[in-house]
Amino acid sequence: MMGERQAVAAFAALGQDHRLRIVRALVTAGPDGLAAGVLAGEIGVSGTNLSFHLKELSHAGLIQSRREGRSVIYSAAFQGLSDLIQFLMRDCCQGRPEVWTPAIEALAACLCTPGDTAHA
Amino acid sequence: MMGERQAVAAFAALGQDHRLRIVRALVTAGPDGLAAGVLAGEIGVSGTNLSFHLKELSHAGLIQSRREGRSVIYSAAFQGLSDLIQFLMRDCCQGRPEVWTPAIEALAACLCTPGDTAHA
DNA sequence: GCAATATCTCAATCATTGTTGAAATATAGA
DNA sequence: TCTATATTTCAACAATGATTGAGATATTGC
Repeated sequence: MMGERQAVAAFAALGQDHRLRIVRALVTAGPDGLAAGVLAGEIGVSGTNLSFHLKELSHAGLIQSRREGRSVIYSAAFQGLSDLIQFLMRDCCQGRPEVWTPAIEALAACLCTPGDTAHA
Repeated sequence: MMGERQAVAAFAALGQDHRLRIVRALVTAGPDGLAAGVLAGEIGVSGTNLSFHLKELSHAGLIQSRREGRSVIYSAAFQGLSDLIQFLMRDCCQGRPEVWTPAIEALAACLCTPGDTAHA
């Protein structure tokens, strides 16, 4: 169960343009992930800078990495993301349908249209 | 539907100890909200400093305020919080049960035990 | 109107974060 | 081993964020 300290770290990590884009790109890429170089091109940021942000996200438990040949492959830490969603919901859904009803609907929409890109 | 820019602002707002505690206190307080002075005492922060953080949260669309007598009452913007949850889920639940299954379970736990304090 | 309470704005300061280029590390192939 | 490729670490600087105290604004009751 995610605590307040971890949640702050995770939110802070996501509260930056480049880092949010990195996470979204990695989530979209799935478990296969993306090499750091590819990611740098996609996000439009220098290798040095990307490395800095990747470390931040890694410390926050939102991404993970593995080496493959001379590339380092980064991928989303789905468990970490899931924990964060749960943390938000734990606080916000306490008997307040106006909060969790739309969340459920969004979830249902995702589940019912698996082929659609949800953020086109 | 929340965009990337708004999401970054919301995450950045939550990625700070005092602000996360403010939001949690306001969510727990419900629609009635809390006066700024009460909140300052609860969080343990000076009035000036609290005011700064409240403005940040307000700009991010996570809280709202109304005047009542000589107090300003702050309350959680449940719609904004809901939008943020949806943003996270939209990105993360794309055909990945390992992400959204625990989220649903957390939600179910909240719904089944309405009297329990979810973060005791 | 005056004094008391509650909150906010402003300017200054200090700490943290983001960015960059140069040098270091790790891997693969000739 | 030497070279090329991929990524990270380091030191510096610029930009942003957090905190504080003093003064300004708004509201209530006398």
